[in-house]
Amino acid sequence: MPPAALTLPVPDDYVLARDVCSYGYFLLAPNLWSPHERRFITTLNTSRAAVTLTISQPPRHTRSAKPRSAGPITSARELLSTRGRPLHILPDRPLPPRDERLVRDQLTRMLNLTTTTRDLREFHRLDPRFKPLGRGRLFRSPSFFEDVIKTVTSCNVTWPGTISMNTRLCATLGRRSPTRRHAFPTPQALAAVAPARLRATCRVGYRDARLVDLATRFADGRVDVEWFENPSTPDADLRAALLDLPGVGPYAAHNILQLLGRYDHLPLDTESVRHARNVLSFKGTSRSLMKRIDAHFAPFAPHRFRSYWFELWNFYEARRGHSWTWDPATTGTTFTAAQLKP
DNA sequence: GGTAGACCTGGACGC
DNA sequence: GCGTCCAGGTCTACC
Repeated sequence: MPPAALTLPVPDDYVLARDVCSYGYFLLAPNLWSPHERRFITTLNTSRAAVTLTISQPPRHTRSAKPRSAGPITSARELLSTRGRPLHILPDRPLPPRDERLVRDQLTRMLNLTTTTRDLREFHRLDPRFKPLGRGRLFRSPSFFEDVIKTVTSCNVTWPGTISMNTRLCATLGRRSPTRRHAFPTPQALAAVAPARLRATCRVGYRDARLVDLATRFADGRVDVEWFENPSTPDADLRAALLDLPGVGPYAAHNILQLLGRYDHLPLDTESVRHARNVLSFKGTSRSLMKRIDAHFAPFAPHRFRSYWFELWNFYEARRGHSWTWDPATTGTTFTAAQLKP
């Protein structure tokens, strides 16, 4: 018997194409956005095995709920035509009730479905530039663990290197689903690898011991995930705890904060400096530009990261087209500073 | 508190 | 095909 499809309700403003293709992690394994099919494919860990999900958002008036091959979205009207429509989810194996709950919980985190329409309205009131397309939700990973590891694999490396590390981590250490796609490694799987083997197989370089150390802390409970995910934990406490993690410095800590839904800190890196020089026409040393760009986005508090990020995103899209049209194998590998020099 | 240098990998480039 | 250079954030030692 073929596996039963699931339906996942979403907030009234939710648009799958726009909101999946809102942060670079949608281009990293085990995620795959297909611009031609207009569907998102990912592989998640459940209680014992992996499951691959094909997710689409059929517009109203579609007789069949099956994802259709319609080519990339070409207009804002077309993009927004699926707004608020429930997601259609096709798993590659039957899901017992417990696994179905795990899948729903992970997708809710990943697609940021708990962000409220009220929260987005507040952001758009502060920064109306992103109201017409309704931008504001940011894609993230199905777990805090995966967000932390992905962030560490994005430090001190060019974007193709980050893509390569995540692809190899999944292929080497991730569980395999029936359709032969691999989930992201669990903390236990990553903690069990010798650093030298991790370096050799996943090409993570000097990050080897740090990644295993991180995974071990998650696996043995020293990292209290519920505390990190708890909205009542103060930002300052979260930041301090993140900086205590191996491989996490100021940039990574601020990036993980935004992935936790805390948008008042900017992860400043060389990309920020490029943006300050090329787009905002600021002048000065890298150090002074970082201070200046931090101050520049102060009026958007507590949504500073959203304003900063979607401004950067607009810059990429002005050169490569809208993110939901990017082919993961070509455009998706070339959208950071070094590749976008005039 | 600030800074210099090491840490790895992969891509670009010159020969 | 080989060697060299460079980009990228964190960590440690040192002042």
